This record gives sequence, structure tokens and C-alpha cells, in this order.
Amino acid sequence: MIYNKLQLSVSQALNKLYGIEVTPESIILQKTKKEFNGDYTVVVFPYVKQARKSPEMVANELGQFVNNDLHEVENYNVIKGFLNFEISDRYWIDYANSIANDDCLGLKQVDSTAAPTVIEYSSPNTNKPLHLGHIRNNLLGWSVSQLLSANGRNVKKVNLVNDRGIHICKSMLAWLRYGNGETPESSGMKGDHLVGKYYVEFDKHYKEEIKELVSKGVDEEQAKKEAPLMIEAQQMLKRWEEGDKTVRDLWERMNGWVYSGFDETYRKMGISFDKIYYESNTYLLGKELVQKGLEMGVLYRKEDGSVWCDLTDAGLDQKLLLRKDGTSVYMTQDLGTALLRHNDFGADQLIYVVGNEQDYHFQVLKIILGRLGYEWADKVYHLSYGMVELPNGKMKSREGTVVDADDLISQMEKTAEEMCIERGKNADMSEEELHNLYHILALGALKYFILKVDPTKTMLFNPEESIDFNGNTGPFIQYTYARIRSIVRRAIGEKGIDLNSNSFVDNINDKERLVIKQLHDIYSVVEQAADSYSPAMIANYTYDLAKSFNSFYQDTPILKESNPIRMLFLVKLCNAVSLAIKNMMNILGIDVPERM
RNA sequence: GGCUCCUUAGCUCAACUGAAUAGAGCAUCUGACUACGGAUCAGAAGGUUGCAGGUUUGAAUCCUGCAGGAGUCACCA
Repeated sequence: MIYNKLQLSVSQALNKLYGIEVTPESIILQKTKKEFNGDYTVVVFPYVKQARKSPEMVANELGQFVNNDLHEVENYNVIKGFLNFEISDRYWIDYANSIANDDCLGLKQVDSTAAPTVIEYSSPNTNKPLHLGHIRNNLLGWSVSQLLSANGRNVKKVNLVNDRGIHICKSMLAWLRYGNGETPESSGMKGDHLVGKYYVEFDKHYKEEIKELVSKGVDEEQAKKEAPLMIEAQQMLKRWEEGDKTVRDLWERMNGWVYSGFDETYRKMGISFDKIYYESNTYLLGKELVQKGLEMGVLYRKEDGSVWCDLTDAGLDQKLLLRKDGTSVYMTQDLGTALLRHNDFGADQLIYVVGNEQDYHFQVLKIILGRLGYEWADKVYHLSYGMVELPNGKMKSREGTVVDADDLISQMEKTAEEMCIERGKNADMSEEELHNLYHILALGALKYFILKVDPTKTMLFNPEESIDFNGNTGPFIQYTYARIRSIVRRAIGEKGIDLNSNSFVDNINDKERLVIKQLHDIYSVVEQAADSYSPAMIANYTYDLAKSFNSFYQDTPILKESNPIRMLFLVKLCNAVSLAIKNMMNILGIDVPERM
């Protein structure tokens, strides 16, 4: 890659000319802004002090050196302290030829023998269906997995299902009371939605009970505790923990409904896992760790028997790890599951895709793991993503402002269908093909919309306005892809172009050069995106590529090109772009249609 | 109240470790249909990067203060 050659050459120049020692990797090359001539730019200000010359002189001397050193560098120009290298067309043309059929562009080989990176995402509760927040989580988790794989990492995807606890008992209880034996089959409802319905039902009746107690003069806080439904739910939880058969049977039955519902949603979203953990199996873990911590003196026991970790020296509070009755809390479990997961996979790194509301929790988790002597603690990474907000603020289940995942997807599919019909295309496609297309477009729009935003930032989602299919969107890129495929198909079929033959063009125009340069930079983008766990970089980069392609395509009638050598080159370029788009979209988890 | 994060065009978002005139899309306006795929393209307009200081040759980016917003500070998960 010319990038590395330039770095090396510049670092050598700095050394030979001024005796400045810098590693090639530390030389920062940026893409030259389009209003200037050149391809890559080095800012020389950092070196002028040591070189004891003016910025212009340093830039000129460096430029001279590199120009002589590398034949790919055709010329250079200097503006103030900016040294712009102009790479020869020959280099770009040769590069374009070499990647015309490269369907691995941007991807590295996965080393399946390497210690895996274990990534946890999704982590749903089994008392209600998935919503918009889960969608961001799922898409990010999947996409980051793809991104790391594309960078050669051996990735294992896991899900930790929160399948027990008081909230689960609430829906079970409400179903027993008010359900009349309703099942997914009898009601035609998706299992997770059915269970969610009874969770809401519980809340409704629970609130009525509180209201009634308050009207009888009971203090509100007291009423919340005394409400018969709550007491019964707590008793149910206790019976669950004791292994009571009727409770366990019901629990398994209702969770089964939820799982088949989740499976369907996951399938529609196109995500999957290598391993699923259930909290009912892991919630007792971590107690041995606490014991170990006590022996090590890392933790301490209070008079009432509860166990704590003192983090005040790290600028944090004290953290409870075992209740006075000896039962564990969330943190205890998480310590246990971290160790379990590390051992299950022989993991090199643990990644948790969890909302930023848990930043504090993971900060504490890492510190405690470290104090317990696990040197892999600093390889625990909390991929903390921002909330998804609606135009009127945060989603609140109580206010009914939750955007349901299944509803959203089917709504998007409907929109996609309307858009297609409006455009009056695809008359030749079968009903089945059309449905598949609507699905691909709907998910492309949704996924791209969410993934193009920096994961760490809070984002706004407006379901009213639905989602655009024009501009910086998934369907725009999908359309570009389908268009390119069409050109390539016709070039091969009608014009008899052979993508494996060599083309010998001598020059290219600005738009062609831009597209080639973007393809050229794809590796560094993937690497950079993987380093910062940010699919957003891939998304925005892919959009840029599609946009540049469209711009180039608009004024270059490829299939009408009279010069056969040039036509061959253009078609090869098209093919390379389509392969690159496909790979990048695959990292995002977005399918691309051959026709649309 | 303590701690953490955020604030960029009317709106939704970019800007890799500090660098040249802060970029896209949507919306608005103007052009291009003999369409190799117009779900496109070309262009205009839109900015004191919340405010005030500081560091630097250079700040949206780093530091301090202030304002506004979010999260968190449970013997919940």
C-alpha cells in the first residue's frame, strides 16, 4: 500500500535530513482536501522546531526526498506547512485492475485458532417483547462482531437471557389470574407479546390495588408493599427459588413462548448467537469469588453479615456484593458470569454491549475483577451505547411510548412496499421475490439509520416520519449496488466483457480516481472502525463510496463507451465497487439485492 | 447535591490520534429526463461548533469556569 510506503519514506527523510527519529507508523498522512492538488498530505509543523527551518523549507525538502525515493509519487506541492503528495495515475490504474475481482476487499482472514473475543449483546428480559432500545443493542452487537471478524478476530457471540426474577413472576401471576388459559396458539399472538400483555396486566391491577389501599388511608409506600398482588408475586418468586414444580412448569411454559417469539424477531433482524446463557443457571455464580475476595482481604464483611467492596480509594463508593442473608446481587452474578465466560471460551477479550446507563456498573466490575487478581480484567470492554430517544423524550413503557421491534419492522416493510409500488418497478418479480425485497429494504433502512450514528451518542428516532429511502440511507446504497450489478451483468452478457482480462488504460478522470482511492482506503477504514468499535465509520464510508460512484456514473455512459479498452476498465471498476459495497454492508448486517 | 457523558446549519447526523475555507442528508430554491436503472446527478442558500476565558504556530477536538440536557449514585436487574 502506498500509504505505508509514504510513511516509511517520510520518516527516513526526517532522519536523513534533520536527524529526527520517528517511527513510520507515527507519521500521520491525511487525505488531501479536494480543493488542493494531491492525494496524501503531511503536516510538517510538528517537525519544524527540531529541523530549525521554516515550514515551507521543511515541506519542500521532504517532498523532494520522497519524490526521488518513490516512483509512485509523481509530484508534490507545498502550501504553507502542508506537503501534498500527488500519486501517479499509473498506480491507481494498476490498483483498480488488481482488485477488480477481489471479493475479499477490506476483509482479513479470521484466525480461528486464536483466543476468541467473546461479545455479549441483546440480553433480553423474558417478561416483554423486544423494543427499539434492543434493536440498537442487537444491531450494534451483530455489526461489531462482523467488524471484528473482518479484522481477523475470532469472535464468539453470546446472549445472556434474564429469565428469572420478580418481573417474570408478575406476568406469570397475571396470566394465571386473568389469562383464562390463553396461549399463543389460541390467541394467535406471538409468544413474547402475549407474555408482555400480562406483564402490563399485572401492573394495571397492581396499581388499582394500591389506589384502593391509599383510599383506605394507607401510606402510599406502604401500599406498594402491602398490595396483595405484590405479596403473591414475591411468594411465587420464593417458590420458584425452592424449585416448586407447578411454578417451574408454568415458568418453563411461558418462557418457551417468549423464546419462540424472540427467535422470530432475531431471525427477522438477521442476528444470531453462538451460545445462549440463562440467568436461571448463572444467578448463583460469583459467591465463591466473594469468598476468595474475603480471604484475599479485597472485600470485607459488615457486622450484619453483608459483604462489601471498598472502592473509595478509586474515587467510587462502597459496593455491596452479598446481602446480609447471603444472597447475591447483580454485581455478584456478573463477576461470576465473567469468569465463567472467560473459562468457557479461553477468551482473550470480553465485550459487553450494554447501554450507557450501566457505565458505573462496568467500571466497578472491572476494578473488582482486577482486585480479585484476574489480569484479564483490563480486557473487559464495555461497549457503552447511547439511548434511543423519541421526539417527545425517552421511551417509557408505563406511558405506552415504547416502540415495539416487531411492529416497527412490519411498518417499515409496508413503507418499503409502498415506495416500490409508487416507483412502478419490478413488475417481472414474483410475489415471493417482492416480499423478500421489501424485507431487505425495510431492514436496510432501519439498520443503516441506527448504525450510521456514533454508538456512544444518544440518538433520536422519529417513527412518525418513518425512514427516508433517499440520501444518506441504506436503500440508497442498496439501490446503487443493484444498479452496478445490472451494469456488470449487461456488460458481461451483451458486450462479452471478461473481468479477468487485463485492461491497459493510460489515464483516468477525477471522478474515477476518487472512486479508486476510496476502494484503496478500505482496509484502513475497517481497521480504524474495528479499533473504535464503530460501525458508524463503515456506514458513512460506504455511503461516500456509493455517492462517488453515482456521481462518476452519471456522466460516464459505461456501456456506450466506444473505446473497448476503456469500457473494460470501467466495468472492472464497477465490479470492484459492487464487491466492496457488499462487504461493507455485510459488516453492517445489511443485505444487498441483485435487483430492485 | 457528588460523579460520568452530551450540546456542531431549521431538523437528523459527520469530521480518524489538535491542522488548510467545519462536511453530508432531509427540508427550501434553481437546473438536467432520447432513463446503458431519475430511488439519480449538478448547483444555490443555510454556521461566532451552547457561553466566557486559557494552552498552542494551529482548537469543534485539550484545560478551567458557567448555562442547558441526559445518565447514575438501590440489600433492583
